[in-house]
Amino acid sequence: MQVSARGECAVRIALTLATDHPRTISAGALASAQGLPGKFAEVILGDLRRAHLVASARGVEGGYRLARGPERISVGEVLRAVDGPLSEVRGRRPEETSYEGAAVNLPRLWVAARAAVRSVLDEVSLEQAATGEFPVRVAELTAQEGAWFPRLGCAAGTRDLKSTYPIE
Amino acid sequence: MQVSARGECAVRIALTLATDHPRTISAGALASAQGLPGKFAEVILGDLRRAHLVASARGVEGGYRLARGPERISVGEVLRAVDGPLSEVRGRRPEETSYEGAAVNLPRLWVAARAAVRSVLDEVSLEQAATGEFPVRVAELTAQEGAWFPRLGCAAGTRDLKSTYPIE
DNA sequence: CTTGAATCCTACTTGATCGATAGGATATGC
DNA sequence: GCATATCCTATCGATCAAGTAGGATTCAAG
Repeated sequence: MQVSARGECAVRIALTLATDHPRTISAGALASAQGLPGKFAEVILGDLRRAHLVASARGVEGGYRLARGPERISVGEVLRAVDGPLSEVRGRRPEETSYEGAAVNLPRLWVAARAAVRSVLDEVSLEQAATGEFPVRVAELTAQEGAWFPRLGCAAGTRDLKSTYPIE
Repeated sequence: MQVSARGECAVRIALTLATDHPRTISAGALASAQGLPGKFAEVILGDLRRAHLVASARGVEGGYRLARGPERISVGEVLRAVDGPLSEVRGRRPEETSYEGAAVNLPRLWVAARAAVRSVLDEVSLEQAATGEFPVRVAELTAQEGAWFPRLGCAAGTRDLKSTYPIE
């Protein structure tokens, strides 16, 4: 699950809109509230508008507000609006993959992984994310022991080791 | 959860090695077994070797085999070896993020999403992925109604709509 | 009816990354 | 020493991400 800078900014902006809902707020005010470049925020708000997640008004006193109540928009929707599908395998949807031989069962695994991601991002509303009152299933995930630590064994930095590991 | 071409090929190769474990197989044979470019497979096998997931032998009768039994290597490990961390937010680990204002609770959400991905990819071994006998929790995810369908509402293709949606 | 504040649109730049490919150096068994 | 492998370095084109720039358009207030 890779979240781009655009995705991260989109969620931060959406959360800011959620806490002040249904007030109309300008792109500049949203950007400075979260410490983002103003023009970048403008581009992202354009994506959110085209996805029908925010509504906009031009001119003085103009700005943006959520198109629905913050309890009726999920974080997953916001991410999809700016980054496209939550899960892709080689640029294709999980269910569109197909393999032969030893990998015939892989599509089921890709679909399961996507379902797992959805079970978090599509089940948490902007309101819940703003208040921190997550659904029980989600809260349980963050309470696990190892959830807050990177999983080692082959961390990214070790990939350029010069050592080799021949058989026996 | 984005799986690159490298990640997909790495898993397919690992599954091929898993089904013939512990036989030693050449890069060329692995590539043709899964219909992959031979040189590409070589690069990927180099990554898997440096991550200690496969062992190699040079010369005639040389090739690759899994460094551990296929029941003791997870799909997640294979993906990390070639693509780096399973989950990142703007290039950082979920637990390394930090926000102010309306987004203070976001790190918990990122961590939960990562935990969800791990609960699938780190819980399925190469052996399970090869046989299709997934753990119960994972199998339940693939059995859900909507798991095999894309989630609409803001599909990728609709992002370039020219229409605007002003307030009121 | 002008002015200023805001959205909105198009284009651009810069750098990184991805998906390969090429050629050759090195090791191994027969 | 020869065939077959791994292994290393370098390269390539295409794509994309992140952010910038400038201006056209819209609207309310004075």
